[in-house]
Amino acid sequence: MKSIPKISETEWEVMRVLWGKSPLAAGEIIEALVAKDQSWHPKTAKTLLNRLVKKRALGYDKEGRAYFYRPLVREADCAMAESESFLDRVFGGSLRPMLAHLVERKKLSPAEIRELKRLLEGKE
Amino acid sequence: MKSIPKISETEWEVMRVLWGKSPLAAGEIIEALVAKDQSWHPKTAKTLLNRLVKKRALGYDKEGRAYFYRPLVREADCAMAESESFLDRVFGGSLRPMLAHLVERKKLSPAEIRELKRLLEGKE
DNA sequence: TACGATAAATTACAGATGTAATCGAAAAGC
DNA sequence: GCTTTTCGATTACATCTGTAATTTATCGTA
Repeated sequence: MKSIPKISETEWEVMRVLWGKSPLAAGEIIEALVAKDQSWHPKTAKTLLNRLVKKRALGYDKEGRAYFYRPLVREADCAMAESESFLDRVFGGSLRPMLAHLVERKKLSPAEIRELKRLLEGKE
Repeated sequence: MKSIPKISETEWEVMRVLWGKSPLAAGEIIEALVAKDQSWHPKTAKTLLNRLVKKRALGYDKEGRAYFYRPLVREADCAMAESESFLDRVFGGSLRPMLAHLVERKKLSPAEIRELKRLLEGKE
């Protein structure tokens, strides 16, 4: 059973790049990050890559000079872990109050509501 | 527009006590925390109370020796803020993938599913 | 082969967090 | 009134995070 390392807010952005496509060299990852958000600094990105490797959320294959990173954990598993932690913390572990809350407070578009309904169709 | 302070994981447990009932004296809060989880240390709880006051998430009325704490922010507002941050980080800001994910991965009970459906009824 | 460009490793540093211990003042008991 | 107990205030300290800069090893080039 591989345990899911705790991934911080900014680390998630890095992971998302690699989940989208991997393996990638550090330079390519940084490019992708900067593309999404101008304010990313290469050095910062490198630090995060190192930390994620240390946490064993990423692995890499080195080819001479360059490292090619790839995820060691699946996005779905991380999402699951985060969801659990979030639900416990904020809504006492239960999905219903959260949905109720979001439906009330966020203005969901009619399209979104139909979408959610469709998701639940067929289930049960 | 009062901004919502960022409340950490353990701080949430403290806040939840006060949201449940307030004002309460430090001692009563600590009692409640220990009741839920034996491993709470009084000193730790006190530290968190201070930090929450500093963050302006809690206020207090002092009556002689004792302080009576009460929330300065509403649970619903904090829940909202956390939800936003969580959705952005993990599911790219959108509710649908999260629901999809939870419906797939967590086995929602039929009762829960009906409940969710009912929630969406009438909306739209 | 020495030199400059690169990429990775190491170091930096402040603020947040988890987890308390210690100090100080006030209240309560002797 | 002096002492002990209590409660709040201050201090401690390691780890995690965000955000980089500096140092070192390496590769291609002159």
